[in-house]
Amino acid sequence: MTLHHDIARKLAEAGIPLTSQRLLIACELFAEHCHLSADELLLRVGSLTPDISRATVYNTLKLFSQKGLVQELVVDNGKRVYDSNTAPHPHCYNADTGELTDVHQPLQLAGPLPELPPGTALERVDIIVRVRNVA
Amino acid sequence: MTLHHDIARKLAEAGIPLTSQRLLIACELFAEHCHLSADELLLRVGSLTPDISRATVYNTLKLFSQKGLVQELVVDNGKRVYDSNTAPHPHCYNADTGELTDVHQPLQLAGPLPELPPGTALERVDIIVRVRNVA
DNA sequence: CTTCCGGTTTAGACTGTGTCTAAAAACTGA
DNA sequence: TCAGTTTTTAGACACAGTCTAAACCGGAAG
Repeated sequence: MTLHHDIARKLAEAGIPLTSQRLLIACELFAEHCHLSADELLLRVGSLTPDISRATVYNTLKLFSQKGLVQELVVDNGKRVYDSNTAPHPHCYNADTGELTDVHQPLQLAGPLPELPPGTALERVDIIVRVRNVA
Repeated sequence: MTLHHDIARKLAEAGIPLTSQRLLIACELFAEHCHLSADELLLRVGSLTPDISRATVYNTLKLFSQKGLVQELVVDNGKRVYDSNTAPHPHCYNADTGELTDVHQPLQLAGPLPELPPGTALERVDIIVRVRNVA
């Protein structure tokens, strides 16, 4: 039961047909619990094989996030990063370094959610703790 | 006591020397409580006079947010928008339309904040309620 | 009044991130 | 094998934002 088999099963469960490119991308993405941008991922995958194009990386990441395999999030620098931890959890963003980390301690909201605009349904609630380096 | 005087005083209190461009930009920004991106603002100001360049709009918005006159925030589409309401308050983001609105009902966090990474200080906590259009 | 000088504005080139398109390649089922 | 569909690809494109070097402006000094 290698990591590859594990990931292949994950993709199959999400209804995503397996291709070699998707396998490689997923492998990088799930290997460590971290937040990767499309270009960082392209760099990593590209250093393994020269055979994966930029468009494929972007397409695949979008597909994965649509299927709920990863969580897409955007912070201050305007870059999209993909989090392989799909459980709802808050993030910590360092506005000086741009570093984004998970907050493992659960942060709950006190009280009920506000009434949503008519015609809309809740997707999720993002909580981002913004910090700065102290001088 | 016109709106212009009001805004001029606001800038002065923040230690920002007054210029005609800054006055116009601030005027648009504070006129209605809304969330404007740099390009939208450029469009609005540009329709009044042809005399304000893109670089100035970007510079001015950055200056204003550094001085605490507006709050800069980034959501899913990767665009920066500027909120003239600087009090901490949650936002509602429609992932289908890209629309960003204020949530006036205060949402508090239950429990204490997590311990921050060493060497950092809290700036603020962003809460974004993500919704989608129902089918 | 003229000159100087710092801060401000400007046009336009540039960068980085993400999207689109049309064609090639790789599957799939008959 | 063949046709039809899905996937991948390279490269052009779009957009938001930054950078740079020059022009501009207003006040202080001479």
